[in-house]
Amino acid sequence: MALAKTSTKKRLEIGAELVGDAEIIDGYANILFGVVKLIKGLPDGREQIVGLQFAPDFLGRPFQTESAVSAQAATNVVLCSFPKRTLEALIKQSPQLEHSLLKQALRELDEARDWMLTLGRKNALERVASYLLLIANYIDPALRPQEVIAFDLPMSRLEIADFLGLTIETVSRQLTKLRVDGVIQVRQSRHIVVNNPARLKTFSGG
Amino acid sequence: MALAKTSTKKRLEIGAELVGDAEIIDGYANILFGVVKLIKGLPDGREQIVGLQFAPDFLGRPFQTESAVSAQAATNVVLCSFPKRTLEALIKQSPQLEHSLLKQALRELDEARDWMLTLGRKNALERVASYLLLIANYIDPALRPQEVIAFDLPMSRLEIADFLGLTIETVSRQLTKLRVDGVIQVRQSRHIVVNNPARLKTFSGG
DNA sequence: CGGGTGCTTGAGTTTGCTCAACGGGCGTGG
DNA sequence: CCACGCCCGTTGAGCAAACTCAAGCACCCG
Repeated sequence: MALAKTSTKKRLEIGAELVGDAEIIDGYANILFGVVKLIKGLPDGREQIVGLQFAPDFLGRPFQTESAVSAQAATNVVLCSFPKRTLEALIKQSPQLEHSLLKQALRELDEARDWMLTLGRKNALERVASYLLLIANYIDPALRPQEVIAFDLPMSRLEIADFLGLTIETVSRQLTKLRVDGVIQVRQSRHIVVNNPARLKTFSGG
Repeated sequence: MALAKTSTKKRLEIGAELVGDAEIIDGYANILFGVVKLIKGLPDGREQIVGLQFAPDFLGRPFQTESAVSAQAATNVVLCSFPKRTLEALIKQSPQLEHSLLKQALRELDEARDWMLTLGRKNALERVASYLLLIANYIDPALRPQEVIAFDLPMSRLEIADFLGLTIETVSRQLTKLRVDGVIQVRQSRHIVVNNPARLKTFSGG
């Protein structure tokens, strides 16, 4: 990539905050490995995860920050960051880059709106099923309806709850229900086997 | 505006669907007057409003549609639409335009994420209070905390419920509660007087 | 005046939350 | 090596918030 010269590779431990790091928040970064969560909170401590960024997503907010979301590494993360100045200079000389930023922003907007439907209108079981499908789909974008798929959840129960607008207890109960119904298997609480993606989808409410 | 030559002014009756209209969905439009709602639905009929666009917002999805959201006029609407071809041609010769599209997409993304927090973590009363503040803020962006403000809601109770992820009965009950508490006055069900925006804000959860 | 639509209110039910106890995995220290 | 504590997740019991269903009211229009 043309940015190679000015970019720096960074490793973030799980749980690391990405705000505070001026170079990252002012500039832009490319996630090479791992999962970053975007969080919004209320004054009384309630929190909602408003976005998940997987490799190889871009990360950051060009032009005017103040986005009021904070970012945190959900897993160990490796990213390739470059300063704000570099990015803006590159945009000036290459409309192509701005175009790809626009495409990513529109994709994130679609994802956010999909999730608004989940948060506003789905019940707890449907939300958990939707979440599992989201992760399964990230692990294998070409997933077939009848194909068994296994993966490790990149998030704790608390993080899942904060993503789904539920409590940890409710998340746990719905996972148990899916397990008892034979739709999934749960091992070591992080490792999930989806026996039947098509059936899981029927639980997700569409 | 430079687009004046190829643009056409359109009037939409309240309730009119904007999908189906190829010229609008493929292209882009400028809302001159009124409110447009963006809707997502589940197969069983549940619906969630995932965005509200007020004048003078842009409307539409450049490059690759298939956004799976449908748009509908919440009030009578006047918009100025231009065909996809025109827009794309203009973008080619003016990076400035793409830049403003990016800015609008980022703004909509922020709004969507704000609302995810509301949908995922606020209770019914907080949601209704947040909605009233949202509308009040649209009516008067320079609203002061102690200033009384009156306005007509641009949406029915059903639409408000679909926006807040609630039922119409719950919306009605929370409005009653705010009225009984003296925070607002309700006249003819559409006309709202906010006696004390600062106090309303304390009900909105932040 | 009758019917329709949209809103409000009430009663009962359901869903998910709260609070609390318990259990397994893992790291630390004896 | 085992004992202990800690963290995370699970499970249970009771409760509270929002939903469902149903009735009633105001307004509009024919």
